[in-house]
Amino acid sequence: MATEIEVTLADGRTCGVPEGATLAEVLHLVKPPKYRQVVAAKQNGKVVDLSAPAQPGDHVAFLSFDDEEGREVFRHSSTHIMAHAVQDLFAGAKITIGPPLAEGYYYDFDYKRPFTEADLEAIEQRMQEIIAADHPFVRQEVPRQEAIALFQARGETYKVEMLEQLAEDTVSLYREGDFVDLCRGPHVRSTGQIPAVKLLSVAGAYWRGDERNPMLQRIYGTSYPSAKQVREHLQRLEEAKKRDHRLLGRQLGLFLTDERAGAGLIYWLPKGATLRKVIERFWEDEHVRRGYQLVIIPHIARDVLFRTSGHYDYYRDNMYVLEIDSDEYVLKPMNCPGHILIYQSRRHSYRELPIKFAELGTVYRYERSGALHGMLRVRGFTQDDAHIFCTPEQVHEEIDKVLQFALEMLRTFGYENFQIELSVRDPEHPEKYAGSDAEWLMAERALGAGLDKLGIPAKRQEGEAVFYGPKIDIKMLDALGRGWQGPTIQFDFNLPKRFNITYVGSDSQEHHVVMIHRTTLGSMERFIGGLTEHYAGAFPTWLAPVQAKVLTITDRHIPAAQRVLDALLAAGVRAEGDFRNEKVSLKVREAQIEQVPYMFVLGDQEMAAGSVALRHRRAGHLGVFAVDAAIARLRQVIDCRTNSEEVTANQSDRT
RNA sequence: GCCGGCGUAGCUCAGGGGUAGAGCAACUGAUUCGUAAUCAGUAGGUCGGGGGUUCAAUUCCCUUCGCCGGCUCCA
Repeated sequence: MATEIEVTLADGRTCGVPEGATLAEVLHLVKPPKYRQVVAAKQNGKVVDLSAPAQPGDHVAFLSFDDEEGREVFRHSSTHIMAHAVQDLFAGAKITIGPPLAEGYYYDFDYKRPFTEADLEAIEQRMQEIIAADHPFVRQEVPRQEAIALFQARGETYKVEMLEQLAEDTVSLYREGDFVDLCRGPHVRSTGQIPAVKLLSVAGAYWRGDERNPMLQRIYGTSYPSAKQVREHLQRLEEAKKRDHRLLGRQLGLFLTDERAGAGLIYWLPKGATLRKVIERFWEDEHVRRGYQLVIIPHIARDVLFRTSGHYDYYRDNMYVLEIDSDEYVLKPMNCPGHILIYQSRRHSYRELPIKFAELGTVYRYERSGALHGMLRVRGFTQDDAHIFCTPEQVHEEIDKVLQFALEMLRTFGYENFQIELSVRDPEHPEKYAGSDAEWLMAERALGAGLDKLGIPAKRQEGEAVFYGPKIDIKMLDALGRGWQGPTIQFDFNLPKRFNITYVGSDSQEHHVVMIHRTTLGSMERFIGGLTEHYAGAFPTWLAPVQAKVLTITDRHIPAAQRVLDALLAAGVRAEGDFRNEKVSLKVREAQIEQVPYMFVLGDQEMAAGSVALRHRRAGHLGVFAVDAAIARLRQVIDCRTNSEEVTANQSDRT
């Protein structure tokens, strides 16, 4: 009998196993629930193969698809199976890299021709065969030189390139069947552990993401422990497609683009413009309330302005340059230089600071044609921009206010979950940055302290700051859990010096201001595009382009319905009448499809009683109300800017 | 910009070397109806633009514009 060693399991139990036993053997000894689905293990905090040997005193946790780390292993193994299938079917296809993603995986191949949809089906078929063969994944550690020789012999030039750049002397290979890949691992036990795979799309991708490198073929796929979960995944994709703002934008009449106008330029249709105006008015009111001053600047400026700012040198490729009277002008790609001119229209005392200029400022930036995407990535867009000019002493308070303001704005629009990133400078290379050590220290501290007060965890990203100052980016997570770039708060140590933006301090001396750029929504285009998807087109009542529709049962109800419509309009409700000679069911259906929150239905009974039958797009029939009561109820729902679909009349104002 | 796909009626889509079809929408008429589609009829397209091959191009080729999926980048 071999000596026993003891390992501790995730639930705190200890377990004696024979010396030299693998974690797979430990697993079989312990047989936790669903042990067949265990794909890997966490050994003293490190994710490893189940074939790894147990060591005395180990802390062992078993991982399955339900654990994030287990899922990564699962998807990573899936990508090997895909690469295996591709090489079986397409001789000469070279393997490169194939990582797991949040919802699936991809693998990049170099092949003489692009893969087609039909190829994907064949590859998927072949994957099923590899899965059915249930090849074990075998880890092998070899000297780097030996691995180079192996991949050279197989013609895998990308793998050789990767190996030549690795520092390690020993590297790990994973084999399953006759497929071998350079890989850190770990992997599932055998190909049979991945029962359900689905390939989704092919796309070009540069080797190492660099456009000077060869274009590879990237195949995207996903995989799950069951076919049912794959089906659900595909259903989620369908669901997301229905929410696509480009689709909803057309269906709901929000915006259009037209090739006669040019790519990436948004035309706001009446309904979209209404939605945008409601948001803009709210935005302006909230800014004025908080001491911002609204300003307006022209859309073009002489090149000098953008040469002074430095944009002309650093940002030239993204700027539209015009010639007017043999002078060069640029279409503004940023609002800041304009706001600086306004600040500099007179001298400012420290007593006046902070000065905060806000503007829904439209900017134009050249974006490569392939980057354009609906309203989310365009060439002309309106930033909800503001610039804060303040003293170093005021920085903390201003940052706190801005952060709080930004989150209040987002919560108003129904975003409750955020990812916050704090980008600070790379401490190794202080020379890359504008601004002094003291300035950076002050700014990074203010941003960090502001975040701490909010109690929302932020991801600190060393070296991710732009050269002119540290910043906070807030990503909001929508109803489907997708992230949208929202507010950004950026310090700028560059422009105050370039423009010599100063204030007169209590010492009568001129000092450079501290300048903070910030947006709360990002841009109107991107924000409303994202918002459309977030609400799936069913905007809350305060935002809905049409808040109520008055529906008649027959023509004889038109005069009464017209009076109700007039009353709604007089109460400031965005209402429309549908007095056509059609069945109510048709009118209801169309109003539902248009996502109109409230329907006021009038028939004989209502006409006689001076009432309306109230219907809500989700809650359905709400009952019969006196006209005034129904309007008052609607008014209250609008005024409280609620995100919930139907509220009781006494719900209090949340803002 | 690059790789791949796509562009046919307002929308969704079918078709295909011999100059085009469906559903919905629109329009006209009938119907006057109680909460997600009443019935019938009519009209609608230089098949994204330009060039080429061909007796003949919407179909094949080239080019250009736009859109989609990615790479890259960002509000």
